[in-house]
Amino acid sequence: MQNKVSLPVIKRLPKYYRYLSDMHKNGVVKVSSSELAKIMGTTASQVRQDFNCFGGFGQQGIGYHVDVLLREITNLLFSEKKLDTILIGTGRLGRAISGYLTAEAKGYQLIAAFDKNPEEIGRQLSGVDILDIADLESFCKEHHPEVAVLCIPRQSAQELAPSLVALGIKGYWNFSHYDLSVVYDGITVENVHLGDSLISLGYRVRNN
Amino acid sequence: MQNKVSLPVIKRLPKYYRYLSDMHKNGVVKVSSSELAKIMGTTASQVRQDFNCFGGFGQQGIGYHVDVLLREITNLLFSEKKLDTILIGTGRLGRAISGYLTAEAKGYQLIAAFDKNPEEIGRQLSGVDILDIADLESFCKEHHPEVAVLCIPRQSAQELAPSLVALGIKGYWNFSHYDLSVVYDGITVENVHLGDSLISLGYRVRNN
DNA sequence: TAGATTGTTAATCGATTAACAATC
DNA sequence: TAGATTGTTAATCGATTAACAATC
Repeated sequence: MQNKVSLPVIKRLPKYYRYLSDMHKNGVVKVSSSELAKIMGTTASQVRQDFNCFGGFGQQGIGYHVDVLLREITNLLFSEKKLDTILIGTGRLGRAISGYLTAEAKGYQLIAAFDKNPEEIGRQLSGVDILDIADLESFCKEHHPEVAVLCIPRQSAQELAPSLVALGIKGYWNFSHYDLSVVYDGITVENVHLGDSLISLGYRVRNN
Repeated sequence: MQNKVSLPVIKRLPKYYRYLSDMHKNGVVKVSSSELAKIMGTTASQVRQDFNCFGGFGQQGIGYHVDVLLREITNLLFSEKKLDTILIGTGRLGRAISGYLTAEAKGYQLIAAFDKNPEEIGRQLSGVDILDIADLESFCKEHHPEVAVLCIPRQSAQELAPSLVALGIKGYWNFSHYDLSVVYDGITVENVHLGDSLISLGYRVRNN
């Protein structure tokens, strides 16, 4: 029936994937929408709607086969081909994130890091070279990275964004406070605004 | 007129705060809802609705005074009193996040870190002691932290959650993949699921 | 006064939830 | 067959956007 997979659904998919992986590991064979809903903190209706977005493969009266569902979601979320990725900014956050990316993230291949600080350039980070940001253009023209991880201040991100977009980078894991998606079309931006997240937490802790 | 400040509004407040701070620094005196909307990537309607949630202080025909607006939002988001905060998990991510929290985050005071690894216990991190997680209860009963930063695996978070909640910790900056808000009421959880974020980015890069 | 822009109500849109026939 | 649970349509809900009178 293939409804459109809306953004809220996409955001829930990794969570389904995680819980279904667990069940699969623990030998659970079937699961109902209401069981999943309870673990996920949502409703059975939503679970069924979500799964119907990418094709119904439950069995009426029975539920869903964990392995079928897991296979479908895995196919949807992951691909054989890893996304070539560059890291921009090798400060404290950049270093931590590069470690996370290489150690824990499926589907991404870090191929280079960039910084403007001469002390950083030439060193290694998570198994790749730290290059001069001035060489970004020549590097991209040769290696065509698909994703950039931005661990730089807002000002730098704003300055760099036009080149990055022009060089054909389509996906951005954005830790800077400059939101590219406001300005550029046709790119995919996943924002992780740690500062905003903390501010909003503080507000809610104080006012709840 | 004080409408309810809904979650989407709260999530936008830090962004308003950031842009208004900038304008204030640059000597901009007044701003209209449509100017702000353009920078924020939203509509003038939404900007006006948002500001009316916490009391209208624009001037019809004129716009908003940057300093008035900034002062109001600052009052709303920040407080004299910092939130006493503990960090749980001093692995790579925990170390990076503790640095971020102490160096860049207003409004939070890190008062201790916890780990279960004997090699970590007794060392220092971002100016605080790393304590044995076994001492969590006695520490909390003495110091009453308000916020916990969870940089531990899902399993550990799930095991620890009942104690944390019972010890009265109200706010959670949650980097683990265990979502406390599904299970516990009356707490505030700000989830930062880096893994999910990457998976969803990958999906969208491939399918856009 | 005329132009601009707010505050606020009404309309629209999209996502979530409820309901129920189909069917295992 | 009876009970359970899906797939799917309809109803609800909440957030966003549009519209416009009020007013600077």
